[in-house]
Order: sequence, then C-alpha cells, then structure tokens
Amino acid sequence: MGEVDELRAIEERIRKLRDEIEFHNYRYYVLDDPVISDAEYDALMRELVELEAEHPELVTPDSPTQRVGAAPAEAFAPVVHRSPMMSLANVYSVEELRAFDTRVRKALGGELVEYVAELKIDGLAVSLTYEDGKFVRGATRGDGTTGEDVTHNLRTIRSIPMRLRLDQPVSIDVRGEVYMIRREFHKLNEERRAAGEPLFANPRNAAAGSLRQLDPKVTAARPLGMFVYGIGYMSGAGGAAPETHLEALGLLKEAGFRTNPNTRLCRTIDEVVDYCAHWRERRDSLDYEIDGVVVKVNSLAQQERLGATARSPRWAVAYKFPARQATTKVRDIIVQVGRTGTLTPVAVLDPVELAGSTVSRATLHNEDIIRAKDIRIGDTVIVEKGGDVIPEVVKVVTERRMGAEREFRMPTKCPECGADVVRLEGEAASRCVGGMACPAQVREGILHFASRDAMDIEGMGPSLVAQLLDAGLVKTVADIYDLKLDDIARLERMGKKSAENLLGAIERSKSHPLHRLVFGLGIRHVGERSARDLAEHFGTMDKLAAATYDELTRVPDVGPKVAESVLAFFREPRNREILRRLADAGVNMKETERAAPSAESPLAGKTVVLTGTLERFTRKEAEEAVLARGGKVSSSVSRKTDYVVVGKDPGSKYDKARELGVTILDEHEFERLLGEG
DNA sequence: AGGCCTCGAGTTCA
DNA sequence: CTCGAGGCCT
Repeated sequence: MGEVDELRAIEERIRKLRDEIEFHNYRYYVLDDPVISDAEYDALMRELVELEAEHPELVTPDSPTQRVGAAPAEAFAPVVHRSPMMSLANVYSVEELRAFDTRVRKALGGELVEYVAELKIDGLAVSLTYEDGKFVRGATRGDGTTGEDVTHNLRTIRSIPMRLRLDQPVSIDVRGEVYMIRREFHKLNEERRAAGEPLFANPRNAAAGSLRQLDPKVTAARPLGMFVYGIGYMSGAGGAAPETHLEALGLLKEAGFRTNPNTRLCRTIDEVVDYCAHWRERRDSLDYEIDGVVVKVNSLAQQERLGATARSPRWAVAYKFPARQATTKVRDIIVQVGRTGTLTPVAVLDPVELAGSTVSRATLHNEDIIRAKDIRIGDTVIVEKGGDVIPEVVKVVTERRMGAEREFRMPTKCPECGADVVRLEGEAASRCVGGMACPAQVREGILHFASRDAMDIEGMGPSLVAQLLDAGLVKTVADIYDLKLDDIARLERMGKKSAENLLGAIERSKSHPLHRLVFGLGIRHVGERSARDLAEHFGTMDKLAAATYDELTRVPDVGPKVAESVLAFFREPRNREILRRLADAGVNMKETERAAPSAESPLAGKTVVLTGTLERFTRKEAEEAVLARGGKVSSSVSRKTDYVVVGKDPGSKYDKARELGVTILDEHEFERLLGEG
C-alpha cells in the first residue's frame, strides 16, 4: 500500500470515529439512552486521540477531542448577535397572565391562539451559531445585542452537537439555557468549602461562573447541561422552515439538540394556568432549578404580527414563581440554649418575603459554620428556602460590606444562667455546663418530656411551661403530676375547662409504655430509638436503673458513649428522686410486651424508609404497621434498605433510593404489602 | 483505622 | 431535612 493510500485510510478512520463518538454523545447526553458501555466509548475516544496525536494536521475544531482541548483564553471577545436576544416581560400572578392572553387575542382580532408553555430554566442564556451545519461560535446573552464569546467552554458541554444531524447544510443561531444540575452544584460547593474557596449562591451562579472560565479545562470538569428553546436566525433550511414554535422545537430536536421534555402545547389560557400551577408545586421534583414558566404564542405568523416593543416581544411572557432566594440584612446574632445545653447561634434578619412567608430568623448551627461562611452582624446576606420550610443563610454579599460589620463571638458564659460555656475537642457544638441549674435547660427538658413522641401531654406548650416555672408550680418533671386544678386555673389564659383538659392529658400520660418515659427523661444520646431498645431489653425502670456498664453495652447499638450517659443519669441522686416520685404518682414503669409479629409478613426482617406525605396513614401509623409485621423503620436510605415508601412530595430520600436502586413503593403497593401474610 | 449505616438533636412559620 | 457523631463491621 502506498503512503498516500495509507493516509487516506487513516483519514477515513478518523472521520468514522468522530461520527461514531458524536452519535454516542448524542445517545448519552441528549437522549439519555446510551447504546454502548462507557468502556467501549472510552476505547473509541482513545483510538481517536491517538490517531490525531500522530496526525495533528488532521485535527479539526469540530472533532470531539477538541471539546476539552482548547488552550486557555486571554479574555472573552465580544460577539454581536445576528438577531438580538430579547428578554421577556415578567408576570407574577395568574391575573397578569390572563391579561397577557386578553392582549394577545385582541391584537390578533379575536383569532384562535395556541400557546406553548415551557419551563423557565434558571441558568444563563446563550446563543449557538452553526455555519453549514458546523458549530462555529457560542456566546452569552450579554446585554442582548452583544455577548461574550464562550465557544471553547460551550464545546465542553456534551449535549451541544458539534455538527447538526441534518441533510442540508443549515446556518442557524440556536438559543437556549445552560444550567447546572442541583446535585452537582452542591457537590461543587462542598469541594469549594473544603478548599476554602468562596461559595456559589445558587446553581445559576455556578453555571455562569463555570462558563466564564478562561481555561476550558475548568469548565469541562463542571457538569453543565443545556436545553435549547428557540431559533434566533436561520437560512438554508429550504422547505423545512417551521410554521410554529413547536415545529421549530421539533426541528431542533431532529438536528441533535436537547429540548426540554416538559414543554406542552396549550389550547387555552386555562391550560397554561394549570401548567404553571402544576410546576409551581412540582419544581422540586426536577434535578435542575426553574424560576417560572415561559408562555409563547405557537404560530410564528401570529408572532410576527404581534411584533415586539423596544424591550421585549409581545407574543411571549415569563410567569415567575415566588422567589426562593432573597437578600436581607443580619440585624443581630443571638444565642439560644437547647435542652442539652447546646448553644445555637441564630441570625435575626430584617424580615423578607420568601416563597410565600416572611422570614425573620435563620439558624446558623454553630461557630464553625459562621466562620466558614464568614457571616458578620450587619452583613447583607442571601437567604434561601429549599424544598423544606427552614430558611438558610447561603452566602454573604461581601460587595455590600461597609466596614462597620461585627464578627460574632460565642459567649463564654451561658446567656440564660451565666454558667461556663465549653466546647469539647472535636465537637462542633458549644455547651452550657449549668445543667439543671440553667433555666433554659430545665424549660426545654420539661417541654421535651411533655412532647408528642415522649409522654404526649397535650396542652403543655412553651407558654404554659414558662408560666408554670415562673409561678414556681413546677421545678422538675415530677411536679407535673402534683398539679392541682386550682393551681392551673389561676394561670393566664387558663379557664377551668382548659385546666381540666390538661389534667386529663397528664392523667393519660401515666399509662404509656416505658420507652416513652425513658425517651422523655432526655438522657443524653438516648433518643426515640435507643429508648425503645433499652425499654424492651430491660422491661422495667428498676432493671434499667440497676444495669451495669456491661449489661448496657450488650444491648444492640449501645456503645461506650450511650452506656456511660445512661449510668451517669441514674447515678445522679436528684434523678433517682424524680423517678421515685413519678412512680409514686402512678406513672407506668413497665414496657408493654409487643405482640409477636404476625406470622409471615413479607415485611418481616425488612428495613423500610418512609418519605413524603402518605394519604391514608400518619407517619406514626405507618411506622407502627411496619413494626407490627416484624419490619424495621429507618430514617435514612442506604444499600441495606429494602423498601422506600414514597408519599406525596417526597424528599431527597426518594432521589437517594433511585440512585442506589432500592425498591420504591407507592402508597398502594405499600398497603398491599401490609395486607399480605 | 476507615468507612458505612444509623441515630440524635436542632430548626421555621402559619 | 440536615449535620454531626456514635456504633459496628471489615
């Protein structure tokens, strides 16, 4: 074979490899449906890299190897968009959305109008330019007219095709949104925290920061995705020119782009409203952030007739969800003392509206977290409410620092009792050593005793407990059982009726099984679970109180720490006195035998985790039902979990279960399983 | 000693 | 729900 022939063969092979690799990129990143293994893919890639290394003259910019290969840039060149990237008018309510519909139909003289509703991805808008079907340039939105050239960084995003999968050599500008998956964002921030680097406030900032990297290698290491949502400019498509927005999306999909699968055609504004309501509730079920819904008139001819104002098109609108992030100020950082003496710093905030409620405080957990985020009194901060209800201070806006901000110092004396505060080696928490001499710990301890999962004394809430303490009626939990009707009825906002109800609740609490009492005592390291284990193992309070270290550690999940803590509790004479008085008052000190697990339930010996809200059970009922069938209920998902029962609005446990491939049951399947055997 | 798997403790607003 | 830390297995 001559040298020329050989070169031609290599060229041919390279071409074939590129086609094949791009095809598999498409299957994997766009369709999420790979047809070969990662190893096979790697082998193809390796071969291409080697061939190109031997023949550098054959390397072209659209080769898949060039997705990561470009050298760091000096700066970002400005790019003028062929057609401007307009922003959309925002609406914040259903009324405004309907007003938009009215405007559109009026402008079109009452013609029928169809809308396309699509998710508004919270990322950053970019424009991709293809010449003769090849990706040549990508730019950020910028001011809408001029953006920045981020071509080399966009090449690292695998769901962006380097060549269009079309027959005709089309020249086109494609518009879309680059974003970062939520999970990857958290991972990235975790790494940055560990490395002492500043954190990104949200996935959008992380995506923007990643795309504005001068070195594409950094971008390549950041897992970015892209959804395309429109065409800015097109020539050469011939007869294939789309007539509706939906057709345009179809064309983009055919060309090899990733379009969002949740886009819907709506025949009326009511359908649009339903779509918005649906995704406002379900936004957490997506693994990327959305901040609203984009509504567009489907017909391109109608779009043209509607035209645009100076700022935005008249044929589209963005319906924005209530913000989940807000900027506010840290007025003060106060310290709360918990039941175990833990001092928890809490940020007092200028009240801000956030996802439908007003936030005025947020826990800062401990000193280390304050230090890591460098939160100071007077700082402007970004607060966020995630899927849960609890607000979190995400980040300080350091640009807004004026210089008068004060650093937080953990007090050296307990703010409630003046006792010393200690922070043990290797622990994150600071603790008040005051013990039962600390009014806060006494108060919280009594509240814990009366709480639902402990002795379940309905009516013994924070305000009543505070009054009982102030009046000197209660000093320890034992005093609860000496309360008289007259004592209670004299308290503020306490009529005879309420007092009777309370006494009834106290009376009922006497007959609970032992594990509730053990839990209610608030022994350190003894939570609901260990309390149950201990109560079941020893059977009576006397036996538990008399248990030695060795006897205690023989109980499963009881190690040195728990055993030591239990011993210390029962060594304390004041505690023994309290227990004696409780027994005298008639509080049950025995564990009721659990009925033997019913024969052979399919749940016997299985570990079950619950997440989300179940329709037909409370959480407790579901747990009891599993326990009664010889199963175990756990609080976290792992490989050892047998079933995850998913209710409405499941949390992260659902994701974890899918990740680990644990069997997932919905409420119906769970009920069926309960019924069997 | 290290790595999982759990549990315990603390938390916000309406 | 999340984080930290205790318990237990390898």
